[in-house]
Amino acid sequence: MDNEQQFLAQYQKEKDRYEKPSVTTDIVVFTVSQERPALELLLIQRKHHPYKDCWALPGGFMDIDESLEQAVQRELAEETGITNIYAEQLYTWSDVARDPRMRILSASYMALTPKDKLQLKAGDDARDAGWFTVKTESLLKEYKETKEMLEETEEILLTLTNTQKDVQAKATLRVRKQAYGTKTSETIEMVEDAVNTIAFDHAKIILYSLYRLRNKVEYTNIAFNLMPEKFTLPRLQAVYEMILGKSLFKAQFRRHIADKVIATGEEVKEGAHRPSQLYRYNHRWVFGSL
Amino acid sequence: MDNEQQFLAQYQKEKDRYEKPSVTTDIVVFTVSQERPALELLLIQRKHHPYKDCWALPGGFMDIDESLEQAVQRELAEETGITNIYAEQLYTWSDVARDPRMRILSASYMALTPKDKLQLKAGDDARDAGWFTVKTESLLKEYKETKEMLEETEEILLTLTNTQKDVQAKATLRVRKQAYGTKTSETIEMVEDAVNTIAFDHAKIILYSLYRLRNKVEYTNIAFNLMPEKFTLPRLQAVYEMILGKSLFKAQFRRHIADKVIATGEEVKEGAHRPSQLYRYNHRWVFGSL
DNA sequence: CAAATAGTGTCTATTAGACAATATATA
DNA sequence: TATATATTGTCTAATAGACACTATTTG
Repeated sequence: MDNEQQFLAQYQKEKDRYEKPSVTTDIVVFTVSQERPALELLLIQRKHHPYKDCWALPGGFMDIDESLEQAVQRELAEETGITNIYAEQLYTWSDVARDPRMRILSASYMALTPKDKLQLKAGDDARDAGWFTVKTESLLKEYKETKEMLEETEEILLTLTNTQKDVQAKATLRVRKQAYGTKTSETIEMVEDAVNTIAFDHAKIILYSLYRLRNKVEYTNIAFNLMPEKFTLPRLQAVYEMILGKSLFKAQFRRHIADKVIATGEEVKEGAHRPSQLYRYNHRWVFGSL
Repeated sequence: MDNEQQFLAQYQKEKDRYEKPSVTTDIVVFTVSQERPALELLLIQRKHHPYKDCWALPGGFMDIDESLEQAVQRELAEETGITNIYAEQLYTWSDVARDPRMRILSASYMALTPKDKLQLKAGDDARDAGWFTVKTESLLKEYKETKEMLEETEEILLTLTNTQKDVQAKATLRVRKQAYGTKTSETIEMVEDAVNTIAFDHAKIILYSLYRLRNKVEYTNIAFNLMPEKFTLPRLQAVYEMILGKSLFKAQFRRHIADKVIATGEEVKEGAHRPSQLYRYNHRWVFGSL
């Protein structure tokens, strides 16, 4: 069989020989409510089994004639009404038993958007949707060491809260950092005997995306995707602090982002104190030297 | 339908309603030949259409009852004879037309190993296999700027060489960094009219993994996965320089990695000059403060 | 001893951390 | 004017960059 055409024709007949997995996207959409700065993410309430009534990440099955990126943009447009949202691929989860229905791979994405741009289309898909504030809490931390192995285990309680609807979704996770010789690995697993009210392995995906966000905020412009067109520096700093989970020094923070923003000249008066200037993102910053 | 058991039973009958993609792993296995330090990667010569006789990344279809990580370890054991190799997920490629046969998603992984540990099992799968040195060359660089958009395009020639077999595999790629407002993206595409002798979109995956390797080498211990059990600091520095593509200052390099290595007390005499000490990786370094 | 590479010391420039001082709004 | 937050200035410590110096081997 030396002719490519022939080969492909033959292949076509056999292509379903092996059982294939289904593929979905699961999207962690972060935004920041600007009134009282808080990191929030979008959850959808499930109307069907499995995990009926639990809260889950938005997303859905990839169509056979679209890429994962197209699937993500399609889903986001359906759920949030935003087109052309910032999204990056996180990880493809492939545990054999991650979905009780059948073999499903999940390509997870993180999407960031300013809150003012979006309108939740709740009930569009006969499902409830809402923004949940994110809180992580370290429950315990253990170390184990042998001659050629080192292990750090941390148990983390992830709590997602929507005050309007008065719901909380929770999950306990175990983050394990291992080092066998030079081989290091970092795994996140669900603590199965805990009361998990987040559907599937979505809590795992959410925690993973939080780590990614924290990490990238320090050396990329990623945080600006959470800001409105114009913003004040104290606001921007608050967003950084929220994501990093620690407070930063004013002077140093401003030095750091000085060349990433441009003053608009406008001011906002927000109380009995000096008004603060409005800035916008300096899109020329990206390539540094340009 | 309020009973979960019933629901799942029903689901089982319908689960093949939608057409599913096939899923493969494609693995970029890097190693360093220690004689004349050079970064090498493993390629397999294809015996069948499509891309017959072209060189391709090792990998294969994921079984329905294994995870992607298990598939990767299985493939690596088959191809290189190594078990328990360091591997990390890179990206899941999902272009609709990336494989002419049918819809195939590729979950790509990067694996690192010292060269002394492995034995190539060439011909195991009736295929030829070999280690290729990696070279990238910038062909041209362009900038474009409008009021709210900024774009940098670089054309890169990727050349993979195996001197023993006297073969070269080449591909031309276009790396595009875009910034629309706050939204930045970095995409790699194949230059289709160039003479590409690397199968499928594998050149893209290889370039992507090179970027990842370069990036992580600076702030993780990843490079030690390429080193043998014991190594000298000049050798280690050579590996860093090779990956980063630039020379480093001795004194500073040694300060940098001082707490990541442990002197063994042994020495190697390699010529008419002062012998250099052998070090091993300090596995306690990982968590910093421990 | 000359040549070659291993390994250390040190001066300078840059950046991070910490805190203080100044500026400008409202009640 | 008191209060509150915005914004800038500056001193000190730590780190990076650059280069020179010392050490130890073989021919």
